[in-house]
Amino acid sequence: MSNITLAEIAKVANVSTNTVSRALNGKPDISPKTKKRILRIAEDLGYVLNFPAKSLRSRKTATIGVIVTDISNPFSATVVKGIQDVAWSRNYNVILCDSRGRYDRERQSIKMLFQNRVDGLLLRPMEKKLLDIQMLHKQAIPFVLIEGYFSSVNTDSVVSDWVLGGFLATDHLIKKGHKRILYVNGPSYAANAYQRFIGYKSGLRQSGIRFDESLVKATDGTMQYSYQLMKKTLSDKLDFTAVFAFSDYLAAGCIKALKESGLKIPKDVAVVGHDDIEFAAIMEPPLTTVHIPRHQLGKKAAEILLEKISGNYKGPRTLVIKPELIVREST
Amino acid sequence: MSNITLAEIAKVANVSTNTVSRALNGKPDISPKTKKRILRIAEDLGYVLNFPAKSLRSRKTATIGVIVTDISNPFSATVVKGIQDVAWSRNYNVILCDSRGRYDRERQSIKMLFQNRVDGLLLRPMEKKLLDIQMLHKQAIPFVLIEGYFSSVNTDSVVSDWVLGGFLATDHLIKKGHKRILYVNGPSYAANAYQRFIGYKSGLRQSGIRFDESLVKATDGTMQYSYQLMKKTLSDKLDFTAVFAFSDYLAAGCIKALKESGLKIPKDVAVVGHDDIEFAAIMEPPLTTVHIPRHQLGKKAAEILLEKISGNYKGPRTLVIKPELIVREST
DNA sequence: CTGTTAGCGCATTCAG
DNA sequence: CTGAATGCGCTAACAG
Repeated sequence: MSNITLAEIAKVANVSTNTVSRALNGKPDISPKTKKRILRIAEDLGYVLNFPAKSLRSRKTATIGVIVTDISNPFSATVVKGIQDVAWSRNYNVILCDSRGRYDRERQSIKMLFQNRVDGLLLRPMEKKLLDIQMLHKQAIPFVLIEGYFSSVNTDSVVSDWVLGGFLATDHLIKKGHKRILYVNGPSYAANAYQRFIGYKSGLRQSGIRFDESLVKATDGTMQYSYQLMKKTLSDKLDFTAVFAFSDYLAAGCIKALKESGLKIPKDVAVVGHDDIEFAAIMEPPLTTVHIPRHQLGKKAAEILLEKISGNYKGPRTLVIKPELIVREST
Repeated sequence: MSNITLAEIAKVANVSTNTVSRALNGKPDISPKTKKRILRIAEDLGYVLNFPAKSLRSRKTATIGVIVTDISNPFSATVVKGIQDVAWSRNYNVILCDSRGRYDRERQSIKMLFQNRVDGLLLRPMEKKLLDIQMLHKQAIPFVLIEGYFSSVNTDSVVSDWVLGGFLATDHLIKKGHKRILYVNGPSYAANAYQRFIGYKSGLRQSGIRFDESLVKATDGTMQYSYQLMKKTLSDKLDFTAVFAFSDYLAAGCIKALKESGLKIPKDVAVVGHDDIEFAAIMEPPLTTVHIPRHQLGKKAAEILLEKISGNYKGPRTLVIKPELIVREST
């Protein structure tokens, strides 16, 4: 590892460490000549900035922490890319944590990020786990929630319109003539599962269809679960002609089970997903789903966070991004 | 942000900062009584370790850097999970970087990780980009390559058997009676694309089938590309009865194009992918592919790296993990 | 078992 | 425009 320090550069250049620091950081109060000379010496010596030292002294890390519930979920991955694009373009580092939908991991991650003295935090919080959020408030560290929202606390957040997503999907199915629509719900840690459910109900209500509780099924969010669930639902002979799944993942599991039972999609059962992940377009049949501008979601959240960090954010507390229905061949 | 320091705890506890440090770090040479008392005071005061300060002084960060070519690729995501599982269980942090398959980003990421003084590095390197690897050697920083291998330098690496992967897929198709097998190759930055191609050729050779260069197609690794490629290949009326794709992603693009042209899989064209990503099982038809123990790949790499960091790694320079053919319904 | 001293590499005063 | 002094929070080395 490089052990070159400012002091060593200073010695070679016959200047003070202070001057070297100013040259390297592009500060004023230095002649272009000496600056150029110092930069060149630093380069020759293979100088590498010591980040811990800089952070310790300046009390800033130029690093933001990001906590998602699952990196291997393509949804999160795209959001993260949006975040990285913004952060990197402004010379901020990103520390990415994966809570795996587990609350203890979320806490652990927050602790780790605190220890690292990140300048700010971006997170997709667990449902109803207010403690962490309150802690963030108490610590007075800038943070922005992504796809998370707590009515009881005053936070900044960037969310897609969950209710609208549920509504669009449900309304579309109703317009296609369906009345008995199965709602396959998301995992309990997903803060938006309930809201999407509200959208589902409001879709029904608008068309005067009565809500039937037996048509709502809980899952843990995995494809495997929804597959088994649909198997069971079919063997229970539950009466339904369409499915609205909380996510494309869940929709995929349902479709697999439906097809295995010899049912044709969309002839026998129509299916709508949510999120528009990459595979939605190449599924068989291509999945009708609700598209969320994921990259945008991450980008906006990062932009707001960086503004908060620099101390001049005055925008809305909650930025809502509108989803869009993508009609393919599963309905 | 918490501003409690060791000194403040020391003052409250009426001991020296050093004693506090020892208590917090579980070091010997401290009485259980005072230790307990100090821990309790630290807790009460809401003490949060200052990582930059600790790193600066101890010259260790308990952090490893990971560079992958694309997080949103489910393959990488699972490898990363394996890495995190090992790292976190040993109280190491992970800084994850996404090079997006771009060399400048890989360099940038390495630089950033150096600045952060990570204790070690895990990376899936670009093909034939030796410079970075040589730099890592020169900097004498512990590192392990994942799915990357350079014959010209002596590095530790964990790889799946690329040649075998290509062979298994090809041999399977040949046993199914195919002789004209299209090979849809991976992106140029994937170090294993060539080796898999070797496996493809050795599969042909073993069965005495002559190699036909016109059956090899290059791609950039995206589904969109392979989709377009297959469209074109079909319109060119190229003669083939089976496809072996470098990745399941590429296979998915091919399948979409094949189906759109009215071809039945596997009746008209058989398709084999590689990697066994989650969606392979639910594609239509379920995809025959080569499974790679991805989680294992990340786990092993992290274990080796941590052993190297602690200075007692004596194992093999290259650990090869065997892939396995998963026969589904696309062949 | 505990305290004292020193300094990691850097940026921030404040002098010149 | 540049230099000297100071200390961020912590741990390592040495005394007691």
